[in-house]
Order: sequence, then C-alpha cells, then structure tokens
Amino acid sequence: MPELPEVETIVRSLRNPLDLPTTDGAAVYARPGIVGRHIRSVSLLWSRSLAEPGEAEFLQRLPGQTVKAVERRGKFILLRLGADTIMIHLRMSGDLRVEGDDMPVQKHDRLLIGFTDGMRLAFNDTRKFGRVWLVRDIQSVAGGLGPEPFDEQLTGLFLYEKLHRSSRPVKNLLLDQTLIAGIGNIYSDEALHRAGLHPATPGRTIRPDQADRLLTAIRETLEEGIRRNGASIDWVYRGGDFQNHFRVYQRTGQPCPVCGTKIERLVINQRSSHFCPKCQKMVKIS
DNA sequence: CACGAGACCTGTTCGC
DNA sequence: TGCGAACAGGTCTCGT
Repeated sequence: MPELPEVETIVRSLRNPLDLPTTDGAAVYARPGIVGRHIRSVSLLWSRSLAEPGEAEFLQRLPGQTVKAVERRGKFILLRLGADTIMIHLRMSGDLRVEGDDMPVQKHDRLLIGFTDGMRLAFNDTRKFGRVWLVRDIQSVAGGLGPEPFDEQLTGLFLYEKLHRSSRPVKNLLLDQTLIAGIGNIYSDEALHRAGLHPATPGRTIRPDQADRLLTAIRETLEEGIRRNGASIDWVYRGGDFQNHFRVYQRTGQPCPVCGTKIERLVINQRSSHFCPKCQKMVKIS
C-alpha cells in the first residue's frame, strides 16, 4: 500500500493534523494527532502482525510510555517513545486510525493501542502483510535502507553509480529499498515517465545525465504525491488525491498526457509497469 | 553475490 | 449468476 507520500501524509497527521496542507481538490486527511498521549493499554488481535519482541514483552513494555514524536524512515512509521521506538510498516494494505476507544473494533484490526485520555490508535491490515516492531535501535530493522530521496547528500552521480553497477531493469532498481528508500510501484512508474525512461532499461546503460533527470523526476513525483496527500486506490488508504493525477500508473490503453499515445503495461519483476511507448523509448546501446 | 520465483494474505474485478 | 483466474501502494526467503 502506502509508499513514501502516503506514509508521510499519515505521519504528518499523527504528528499534528494541522500540519496537513490543503490543495485544490485534495481531500483533507484529518485525524487527531497522538503526540503527547500516554499509552494505557495494548491489545494484539493478530499475533503475527508483531515482528519483535515477543508478545508478552510487547504488551508489558508499552503501557506507561508516552508518544514523544512521530517520524518516517523510508516506508516505516516511527513512534518515538523515548528509549523505545514503535516501528510500523503498512506493506500492501495497512492503515492507521485514531479514534475514541468506545468505537467498535473493525474487521481486520490487528493492533489497538489505547491512551489514557480515551483515544486509541488502531492498526488495520486486511492482507496481514504489515508488521510492527518495538525496538531500542531502529537501525536493527531499517539499517539496510538506502538514502531518503530528499536527502541533500543524494546526488545524480550517486544514483548513476548505483544504477551503472547492475544490468537489472531500472524499474526493478527503483523498487530496491537498499538503493533509495521509499519508492514503490506507483511512484516508480510515474517518475520513469517524467524522466522519459523505459522501465525495462538496464541500469548499466543509463547515462549520468539521465540519472540526474531521473533523480529530479523522483523528487518532483514524490513532492506532488505529498502535496496531494498521497494516492487512494480501491478500498486501501483514504483521503489522498494523487490517484486523479496519474500519468501512467493503471492507465493502460488511455492516452499519455504528454503525447496522446496509448499507455502500455508490462510485467517486470512480477510487478505491473505502465509506460508511454513514445515518451519512454529504450536507451540505445552503442 | 546477484537475481528471480514463490510465499505470505484477503478482497475485488474480469472473463467465460 | 457462478466460478476460477488475475490482480492489488511490499518485502522476505530460498533456490540457482
């Protein structure tokens, strides 16, 4: 489900609902924030949603702790409690709600964290792929992640050197979280279209100027996603507007917004890739 | 080591 | 209408 812009939107709303910028046409994704709330009770409704520590320790360690800050690293949501951090990965179908603890538990709710003021945080995850960790050091879980896309240290040259080292399709490489953190299937397709690169282009054949353009395209695409509060598709994740501005993602057979050519679909790495065959021609190998 | 296929899950949509 | 196949914002693990 959520990629970086959706996770960022959720994180901002958990931090402070007023942080959410409103854009034209974008639905407001409002919910009460949780910073400053004290944990009173925890109930784990599906034990496999908990990655670490064991269930008994998890349930015992949380009550009494306070949510001091909410942050994001890649697609991970970080609830900072002090020495401890709750890490949440929503994977394909996870979502979070903040609501009164008198509300009915919903289908597919996996974890409920109750606060002393009568509110609670609910982790709902239809497909059960999502995971929650309680750790002292987030590096033990997220240590392998590549740089954040907006990290100033990340340059086109860095990206070029990474891409150049592999013959795998560039689409594949963008989904590799150890290369750059936070990009998923939607935003990789959108960024590749913006950069004019065919998704199957072997990383090895990408030139430095193309890597520069790709990094710019990634940043612009993610920025637009965040500005529109992320993308809401089907029943998963509510409140975003970016789905109404896709250039290629899930637009097979529809016209390219740039040239009008019909968008095509290709399966790469067992994932759908959507692209414009005219704007995104394969790099020539000379 | 790098890479691809399969596994993990439930729900919706599409074709016959 | 029914029913199976294909597909869905992700990432591990296990072969080769």
